[in-house]
Amino acid sequence: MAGTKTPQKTKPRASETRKRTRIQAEKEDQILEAALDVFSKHGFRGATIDQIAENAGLSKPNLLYYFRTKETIHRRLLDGLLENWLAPLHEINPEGEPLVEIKSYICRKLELARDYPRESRLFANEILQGAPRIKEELQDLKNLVDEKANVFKVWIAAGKMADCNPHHLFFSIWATTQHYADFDAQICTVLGKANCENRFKDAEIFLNQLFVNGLKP
Amino acid sequence: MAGTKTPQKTKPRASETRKRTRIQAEKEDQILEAALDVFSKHGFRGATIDQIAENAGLSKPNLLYYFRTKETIHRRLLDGLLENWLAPLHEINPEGEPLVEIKSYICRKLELARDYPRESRLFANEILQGAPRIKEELQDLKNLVDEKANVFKVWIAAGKMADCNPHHLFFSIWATTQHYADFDAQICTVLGKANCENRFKDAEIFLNQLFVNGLKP
DNA sequence: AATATTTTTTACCAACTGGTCAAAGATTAC
DNA sequence: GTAATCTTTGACCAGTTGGTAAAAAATATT
Repeated sequence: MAGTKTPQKTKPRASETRKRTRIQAEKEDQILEAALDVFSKHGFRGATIDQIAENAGLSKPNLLYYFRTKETIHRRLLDGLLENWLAPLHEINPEGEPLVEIKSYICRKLELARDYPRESRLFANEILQGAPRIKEELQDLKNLVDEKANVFKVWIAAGKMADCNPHHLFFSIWATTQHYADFDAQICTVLGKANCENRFKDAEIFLNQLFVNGLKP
Repeated sequence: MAGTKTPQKTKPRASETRKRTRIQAEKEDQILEAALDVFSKHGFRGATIDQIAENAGLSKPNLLYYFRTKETIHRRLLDGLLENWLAPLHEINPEGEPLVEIKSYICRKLELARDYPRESRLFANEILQGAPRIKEELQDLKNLVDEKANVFKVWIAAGKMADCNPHHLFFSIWATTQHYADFDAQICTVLGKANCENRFKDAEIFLNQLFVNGLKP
């Protein structure tokens, strides 16, 4: 028991060894980047390892050296995802001015949709299919939302915003903002080339107007 | 050239023969019903013919007797879909009272989300993947939306509703209403069992409030 | 009842899928 | 430099996939 090494000869897969080498870190990032592309486009079942491998510039066995299964890759993406996706929710400040807080929340969600559309689509794909792989994470989300819904209720009771259903308010904000990532193909076609370029700026203006006016006490 | 029959001996597939028999009509409906289930859950690439066939209570070759390829089934579903999906848009009446018209439009869209969630998800899946199979249909949608956006502009000019970007107003209505079909798994988890049952009624109340107040002149 | 047509089944195929294995090649530690 | 480790590759596999062909079974037509 004197030695610190635990060689674990059975399956020396990359992710299981003691120290992550430089190459491991690089290749894993490459793979996750490529996988995000493919999974967000085709969903879990529609995506193939070959596709991901080619996209990452690796051979399939080489990719499988870093991630043992397709699920492993998908899991890792989902895990990394939900953290960032929920961050704006945490930032809602109970001490702040209600309509200002809501406005900032919308802006932050819209920025995420603009800057991380693939992540949004990956999530959308997962929920569309009934959220089979993120049931637990959704429970965490529920707890956080319940908490923040109570903040809204306090604001409403204080007459600082219109009386409304806080949960459905959240749904509306999520729907309207993520829509710009998930339904981008539709939005760009309907807007046409010229208006499409300003879509996020225009969306921000419109949504701020809608929610601020709609929620005034 | 006297005879009226064109026997077409090459490939007497069901859908190509002169008269649709009772069995053909029945089986095709069964298949489309099953396919809607599977495609809406897994997307085009994630769905398998075997799955659809089993769901429809047919053997795979038997299914392929009615629809030659997976694409054919998918196409038929999409074609039937967009008609119904766009109907509420047609019903917006330029002579009507703006806020009442918008309110009715929201209600109709919400009813579709409630009564035809699979259709909504099938559509969402298609758009998420970049709308590769419905590019043309989206063009038709664009034309219709442009037309109805002009109605909004007239209403705005007449001071009958708040000055806002009509296209983004449509996006917000689509997003908020379809969200209740597409993200049902998330919504039910976040609401919890008790509140989940009333989700569509509560949604209607909330959305009406949000949009009517938000769009008042 | 005999014929023509439509429907269903059985057996099958080639391409693709997720994944394994052993050996070769490249790095790193000593 | 050499041994130990880490990385990459090519060949491979069993299961699944979309789809076909031919014949059997059921139905409709006369």
